[in-house]
Amino acid sequence: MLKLAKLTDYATVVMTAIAAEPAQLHSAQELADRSHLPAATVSKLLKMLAKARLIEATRGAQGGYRLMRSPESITVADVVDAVEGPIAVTSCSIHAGDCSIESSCGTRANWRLINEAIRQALAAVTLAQIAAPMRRAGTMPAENPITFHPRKAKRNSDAPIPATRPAAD
Amino acid sequence: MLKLAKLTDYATVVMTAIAAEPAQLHSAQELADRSHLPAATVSKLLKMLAKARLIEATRGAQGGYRLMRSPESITVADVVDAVEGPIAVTSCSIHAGDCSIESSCGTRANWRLINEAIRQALAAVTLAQIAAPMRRAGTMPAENPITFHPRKAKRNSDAPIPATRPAAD
DNA sequence: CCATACAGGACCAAATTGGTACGATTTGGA
DNA sequence: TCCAAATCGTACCAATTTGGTCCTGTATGG
Ligand code: FES
Ligand code: FES
Repeated sequence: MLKLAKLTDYATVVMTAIAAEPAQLHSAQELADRSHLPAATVSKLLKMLAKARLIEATRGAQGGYRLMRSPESITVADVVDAVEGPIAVTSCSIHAGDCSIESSCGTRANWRLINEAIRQALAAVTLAQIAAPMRRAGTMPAENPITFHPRKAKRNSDAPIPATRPAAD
Repeated sequence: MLKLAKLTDYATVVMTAIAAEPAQLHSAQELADRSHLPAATVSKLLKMLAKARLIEATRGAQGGYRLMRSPESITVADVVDAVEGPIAVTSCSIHAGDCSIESSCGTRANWRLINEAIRQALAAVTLAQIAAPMRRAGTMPAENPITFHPRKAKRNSDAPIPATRPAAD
């Protein structure tokens, strides 16, 4: 479904919760409570995020987690990357040899481009944008922060195919 | 992994094979041969693509599949949509109620934007681009057809993290 | 010295996906 | 007319991935 894992979604929520108060420590328990997620799962997420150096852990009593960067400098691409690993829409977009049909396949390069485009889309949204404001923005973004401008090349919708024209549905 | 299904990858390959000769019919067997994929799998793919009205099936002897649109007007977004269903990076980006934590979650709107951006990224590549040319493009495109320009809302990248107001619960 | 809280696994259960198989249906041609 | 070619559709199984839990260790502060 071209969907990223549910855990990633949760991770974003947890990060947002931390970002709400970047200056202080948050225990896994507290974050679980605020996110309404199972504590064990949150703990797992925190570990992943910590390993990716997005947040910093303080052990011992009164310990907890804290952001290592400002909410403005952490993007969802970072979170996705931390939880899901490298972004790769297809197996063969990164390393060759994953696919058994590379012979007749000329899509690798294109997948790579798409891959990069998606990453940029994710990198365009910061924690700060998610966390606090949500100001004005109704629900339907007529003017969203993410814009995309593909090359305005090919644009004929119904050309060639001069063969027989079957009665479409 | 933010990856789309392997089948989608295959579907693209198959579509490319058809697009190589849009004017004539291709049997599932022939396409399987050209794609070096198991015939059963290709058949399944073809059915999906046919149901999505991307290709058209002709039954009976000498039957086969044929594109319904020109290769220029079919994008990988169409293919993804046909094989994987609607593009949704998160479950709750489309319909509410999928997530149990919507209370403390302010990410829905943002996911939606990201979702849309990704779709546009996929829609920016057509079958025609994948299929034939691949001209010029070395391997690392310094000037790729897919470009992305997020809003330059970035304020400061590394603020000192002042103690913000607690939102409490 | 003990309670707290993270680190890092191992581990299992459930869901999804990849892939296959079989029968039904339609069409063209012998 | 009857058979062969080819798709349609669905049902099914197997493999992989994912979601989630638990346990043991380590560090810190009171
Ligand atoms: S190399 Fe894997 S599908 Fe093209
Ligand atoms: S509503 Fe599902 S994570 Fe936000």
